[in-house]
Amino acid sequence: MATIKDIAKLTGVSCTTVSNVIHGRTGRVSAETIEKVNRAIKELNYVPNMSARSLVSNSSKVIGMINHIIPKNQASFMDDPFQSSFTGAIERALRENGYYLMLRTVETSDELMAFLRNWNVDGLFFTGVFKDRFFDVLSTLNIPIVFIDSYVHHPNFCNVGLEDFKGSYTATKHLIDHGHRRIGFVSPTIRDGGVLQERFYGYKAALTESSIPFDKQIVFESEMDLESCFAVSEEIARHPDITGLVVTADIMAAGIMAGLRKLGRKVPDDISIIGFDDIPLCRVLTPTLTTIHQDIHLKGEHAVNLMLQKLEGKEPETAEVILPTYLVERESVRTIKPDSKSGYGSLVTETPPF
Amino acid sequence: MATIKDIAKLTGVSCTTVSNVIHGRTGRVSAETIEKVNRAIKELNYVPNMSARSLVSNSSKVIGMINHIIPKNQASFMDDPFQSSFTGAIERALRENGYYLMLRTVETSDELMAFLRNWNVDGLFFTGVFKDRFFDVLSTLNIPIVFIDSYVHHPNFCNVGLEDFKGSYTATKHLIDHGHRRIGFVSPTIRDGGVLQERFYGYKAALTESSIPFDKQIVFESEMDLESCFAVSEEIARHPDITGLVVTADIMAAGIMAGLRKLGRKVPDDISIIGFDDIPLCRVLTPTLTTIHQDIHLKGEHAVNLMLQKLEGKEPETAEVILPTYLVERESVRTIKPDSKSGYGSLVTETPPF
DNA sequence: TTGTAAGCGTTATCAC
DNA sequence: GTGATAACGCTTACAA
Repeated sequence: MATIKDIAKLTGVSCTTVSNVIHGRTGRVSAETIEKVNRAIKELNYVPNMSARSLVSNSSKVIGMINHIIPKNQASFMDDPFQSSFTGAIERALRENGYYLMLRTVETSDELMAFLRNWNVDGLFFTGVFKDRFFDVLSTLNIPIVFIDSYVHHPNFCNVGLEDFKGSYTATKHLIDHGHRRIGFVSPTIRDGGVLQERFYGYKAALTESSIPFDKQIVFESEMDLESCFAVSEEIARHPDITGLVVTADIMAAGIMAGLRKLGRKVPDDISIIGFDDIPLCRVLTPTLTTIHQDIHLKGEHAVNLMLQKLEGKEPETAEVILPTYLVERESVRTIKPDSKSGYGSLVTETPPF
Repeated sequence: MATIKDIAKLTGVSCTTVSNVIHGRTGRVSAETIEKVNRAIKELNYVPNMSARSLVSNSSKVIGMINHIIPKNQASFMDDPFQSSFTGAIERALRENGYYLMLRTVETSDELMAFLRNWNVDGLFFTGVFKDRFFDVLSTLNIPIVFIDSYVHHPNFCNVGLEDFKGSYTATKHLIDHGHRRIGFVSPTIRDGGVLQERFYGYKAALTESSIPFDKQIVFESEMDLESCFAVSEEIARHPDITGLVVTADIMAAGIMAGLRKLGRKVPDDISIIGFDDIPLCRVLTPTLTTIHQDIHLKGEHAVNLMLQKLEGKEPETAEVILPTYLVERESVRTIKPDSKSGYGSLVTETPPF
């Protein structure tokens, strides 16, 4: 493990000079010395000790990717294809810019604070924050924090998110335009000030616009894992009047499609489904899943860009990036003929045989 | 940011004593002092600076999770549901034991070495290593290294893997037992000494056992992303005599099923498919995917166990854990009636209409 | 253009 | 029982 001292010794210069060369503070060093030092660095295979740097500089080049959602059913947060794909994109972009990525789950804000100070963490990515226990501590921190899909606002924070409202509105409108009137909404727990709430509002707005009464009975909350999706499918099947479903994640939509199929309900013949995200999965399902597209790699890019700008002390001109969403039409939505009034709950008087 | 010094000052003892209390070296400290120090720690909200610790102790509590596979098509390694789910499991287990997880992609062994020395990395998880450029450097390191799914052996390494040969053998045998004779094999690039080679051998062994000639023409290599799977589907469709497919990853199997469907070939009517992994995806496909099950959470647990043992200096009794695989029968394999000789290429003289 | 030296927070050695 | 003190590798005033 070669150190700066070793290089200094080998080249016959001082540590200061070596350090200066390493940091390109080359104005005050002779060309010859630079050359010598660089050769020695190569020769001795020198790499900086980040701990030492971190200690003296109070910063570490470590960026934390924080997860604070502990899924049930012993699943891991990384089982969410969205989260994981995003993490991969972040890792790559950070690495290309000289940063390191630590993955960390925290359950309390104390844990979070401890983590930050343990490592002098330089910046933080945080997914799915709402006005909850984390908000207060986060807003006191003076390191760059980039939220993904958050609807809390604070001068210290950046955010990259989506047109959630519009996406969900579009999805719902799509069903309505295809003749659906009785449309359910399926989502993980909807929290105040979160993405899902926004999507929920989009759903409601579309209903309202078409004078379709909102019915709390057909809003279903569920975890994202398969078993939970199967369970919620049974609930849904108990509402045979539902002809369309707006689901806030493709992965759940897939689970529900499978669940409904097991219960003998066909998509899209008996029930139409729209997902959200447009992950590759959509295209391998039968029927393929109509969904709201978002560009996850772009999201990652923007997130890292914001982060890097803040790390370099530049204040990004926009603290918030809202990425567009659009509908991708595939096979999971069918048109209900206008004359078929099956969408109107009041006209369906008999309960189907399940 | 309270430091040990602050605590020392507040309590009126020396740094040494504080450090001793923190580390439970409590034999040589009075009960009263311990009490005082602990109170101060709470009060000042002290958390250790890991960089400082790392600097003086040459170890860091940082475990690296190394990825060295750079997928094409701008996908990220984390897009592999297997990799990501595994990463999540590792993070959790490490955290519960006081370690930190850094995610890192490296392209060369130099990059790997630099990373290790940058952070005094204490241990390494490495997926998919074969006798390649990394082997040599890794074997010179004296930190715990746990491989996942590797077939290279070395006294310094631990490994947790699967019955790959048996799994693949079982899959192939399953098809044969259901009357298939013309069975293709689909996999990402098969490398010497890798998991996929092992699975490939299992496939061949099953063929041989049933006196089915091996045919290189129907071994297909492809990347795991959807577009690549679609592409390989077209290749497969050019071999209409193939009635069964052994695929080394569910995620690919899903892509191929979708690809074949687009080409008008039905699973399992026209072609039967068996996957590998048994990820949740299998159960949302239509037809649901028959596959070889492996327990990914168990894999993660074993991997962390081996790691922790080595970190604590214990030599684990077994340096290798081989997890069982078994077949999960679902809907993607059909029985070919014995009298139907369609499996014999020689008897299929006409090329179907595509 | 280059060097000296202090200090970052922690641990470890050794003395009291 | 407790406390100086040096050392880990690096950066940065400040000198020369």
